[in-house]
Amino acid sequence: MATDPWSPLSGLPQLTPAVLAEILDRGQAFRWNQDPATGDFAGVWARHAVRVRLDAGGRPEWAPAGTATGPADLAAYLATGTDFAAATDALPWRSDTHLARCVAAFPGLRLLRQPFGETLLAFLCSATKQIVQIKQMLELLAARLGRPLYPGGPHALPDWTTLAAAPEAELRRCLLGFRARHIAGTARYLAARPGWLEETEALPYPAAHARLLELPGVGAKVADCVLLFGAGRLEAFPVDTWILQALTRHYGLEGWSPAQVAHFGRTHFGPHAGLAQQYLFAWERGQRRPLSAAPAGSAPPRSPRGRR
DNA sequence: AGGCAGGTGGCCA
DNA sequence: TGGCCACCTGCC
Repeated sequence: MATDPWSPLSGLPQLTPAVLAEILDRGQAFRWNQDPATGDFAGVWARHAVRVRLDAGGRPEWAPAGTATGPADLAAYLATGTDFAAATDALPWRSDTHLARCVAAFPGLRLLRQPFGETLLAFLCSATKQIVQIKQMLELLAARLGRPLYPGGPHALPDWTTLAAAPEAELRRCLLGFRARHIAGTARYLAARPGWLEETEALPYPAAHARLLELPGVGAKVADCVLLFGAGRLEAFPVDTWILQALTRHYGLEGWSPAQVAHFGRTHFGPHAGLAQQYLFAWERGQRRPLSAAPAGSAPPRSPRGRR
């Protein structure tokens, strides 16, 4: 018999299934899929493919899935070098009861450290789309334009050079809609500037953010997502509709613009504001999930008029 | 059966 | 700066 391919995933704390799902498959990354029967996750990034699961005690385990992926590769992706427990403790949860509630609800939540260029591609796809649809776009991009990780295996995402060479019509076949123009434009911009992405990734947060805004289809929100999920910049505070709603309801920011909310977030939550954002995001989405899970006949949840 | 969806860019006061 | 709208199209 083959030896057990599963190994302990050191560097991660014990997790609940819900928190593991939140980390891998709820909007930071879009290339993980959960096996409905076993609950195991299968994911792809760069030229890596792995499976991840929890043992009976909630301890994460992993197994390679046909690629030469080692523990160090996975550790880098999961940012095990960052102490998220300490970063969480440094958030102002002691004086912020809503944040404290969010932190308590998702113990062990963390940020991924995905490949920079792939994260940019993913969030260029994300404009006014739900997670399921973003995942479909990326699967199509990989299937049509990416190389297989091994013969018969899953495909990697296409790199930016490949995307620059692809006709926009080919991109439109990947369900991208108007995002195809943004991706094509960004691909051309990058093709004309070798090293631009790597330089941008290495820049301090404010400079990196400003540079990303040069790309077509990249505004403040997408730039912050790329830096938070693809560059480990915990200062980044993406403001999407969920965060806008969260801050409106729980922090009394009625009528604030996204830019104002972003400024509030960075100053109120501090240098790890992006981690706070992830807790708030997870909470806020959890509040609306009952829409499809609600028992038949029950009234849909009235939008809670949260008074701070 | 349609409205809506992890935004962005352009245009107008 | 602030508000408004077009942009694509497949899900719930």
